[in-house]
Amino acid sequence: MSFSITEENYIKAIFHLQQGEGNVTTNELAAELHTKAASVTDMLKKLKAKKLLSYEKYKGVRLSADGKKLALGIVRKHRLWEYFLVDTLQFGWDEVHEVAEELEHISSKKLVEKLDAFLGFPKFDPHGDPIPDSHGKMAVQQHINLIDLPVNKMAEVSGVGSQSTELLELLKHKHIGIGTKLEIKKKFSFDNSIEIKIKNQNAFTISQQLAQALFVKLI
Amino acid sequence: MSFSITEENYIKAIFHLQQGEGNVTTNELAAELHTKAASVTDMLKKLKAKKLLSYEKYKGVRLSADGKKLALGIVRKHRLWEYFLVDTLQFGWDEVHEVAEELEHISSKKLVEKLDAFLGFPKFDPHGDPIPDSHGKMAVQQHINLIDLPVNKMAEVSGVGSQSTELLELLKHKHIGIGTKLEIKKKFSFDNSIEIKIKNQNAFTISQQLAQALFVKLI
DNA sequence: AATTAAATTTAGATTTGTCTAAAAATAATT
DNA sequence: AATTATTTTTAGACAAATCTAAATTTAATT
Repeated sequence: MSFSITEENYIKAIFHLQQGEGNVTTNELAAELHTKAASVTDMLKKLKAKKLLSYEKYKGVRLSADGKKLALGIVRKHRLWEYFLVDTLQFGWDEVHEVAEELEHISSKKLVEKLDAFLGFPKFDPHGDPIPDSHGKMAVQQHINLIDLPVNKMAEVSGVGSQSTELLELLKHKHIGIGTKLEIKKKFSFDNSIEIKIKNQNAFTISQQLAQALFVKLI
Repeated sequence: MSFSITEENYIKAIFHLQQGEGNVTTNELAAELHTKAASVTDMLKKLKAKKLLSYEKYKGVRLSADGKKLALGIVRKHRLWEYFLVDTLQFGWDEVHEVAEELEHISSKKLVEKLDAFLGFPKFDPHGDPIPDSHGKMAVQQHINLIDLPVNKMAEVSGVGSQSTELLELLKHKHIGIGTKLEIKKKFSFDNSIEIKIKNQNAFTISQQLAQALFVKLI
């Protein structure tokens, strides 16, 4: 079965809103989609008929297994395209969202898989959100590479990529250790170096190699 | 002003059909777009109101300057995406058309320009059709680089890129000269070498450097 | 528990792009 | 030139997605 862009946008919105426990309400959806509650009701009936969600009058909505699968496919495309725009086409990470909103509706299955392979099967998009794989599985976010940390998000060093004395010597000199709280202020695409800021210290730059050797978790 | 996917498809279809002299007829358009003549009439009125074409009842249609500009923009996107799919994502040149039909409607101007730059401002798509530049200008096809010649299209050597003795020595040894008729049987993306076939000879491979030094015209 | 407030649904209208069937205009043929 | 055939347009209807305004249900408050 195939779905319209509008239907896909509803499914995606419900997916993002239902991360908590309870059902997603009509008004929440109307706000998220910049439309009116009456329009939402109409569409929910339609999507229920297509078995993408469970919905009872006045009781809100939740995605079915099929609906979740569809949503994960759209999210996968959205985040892969964002990665492509930033990594391959040198867009700023803050200007890709709207373009990806269009690209996520391109239907070719083969395109998605080829794009994923071309990009090297990235696990996180430029904002640090996990990219679902072709089976819909997402990496758990708690242990991400410092190089994948989005700009201006506070994180805590949670691991190092090797135990080499050379690495540890460098970390000691920079006063970086497990538990150090930092954020990235800027990424330089020329050499993939990044400027980081540790609380109560001046910002300073570290190399791509060092950033790749550090794991952090968002706090 | 912005246009729907349907409107863009009409404009593109008219553009392709009006290459000759006369006006494009309602029935021609209906056939091209797999729709009915009545639907075409409705849309032509709408597009005329938007000043994209000139249309008089029963007399067919032609694009206005604005319409041509829009059409060239769509064709530009279509062919750039085809180039991307083949060159970057390793699609076969025969399986990209439908995907490009979707991608050509992505609206971001910045995306098109960045994509063009990333691809190295290609002049021809994988089928050998010229790609309009950002001003809508297309290269004249009669003198294309051998490396841009599509697979399995007969062409005739029409020029060489340099007059160096080294090049001419090589050409003499391979029995290639101005007027030689050949076609490409295969392109190898690993080193951009190509396998060519000259009438009454066995196929053989030539290097990227040699292919880039040869110009051909389609016959 | 009754009443007010908020959220949700229904009913009916609108826009976009399409269709069928009938009418009108143009082209082809005798 | 008159008739037939073809092409094109009009008229009216339909599906998708939306809206406003009114009705209904649920939640909150006195």
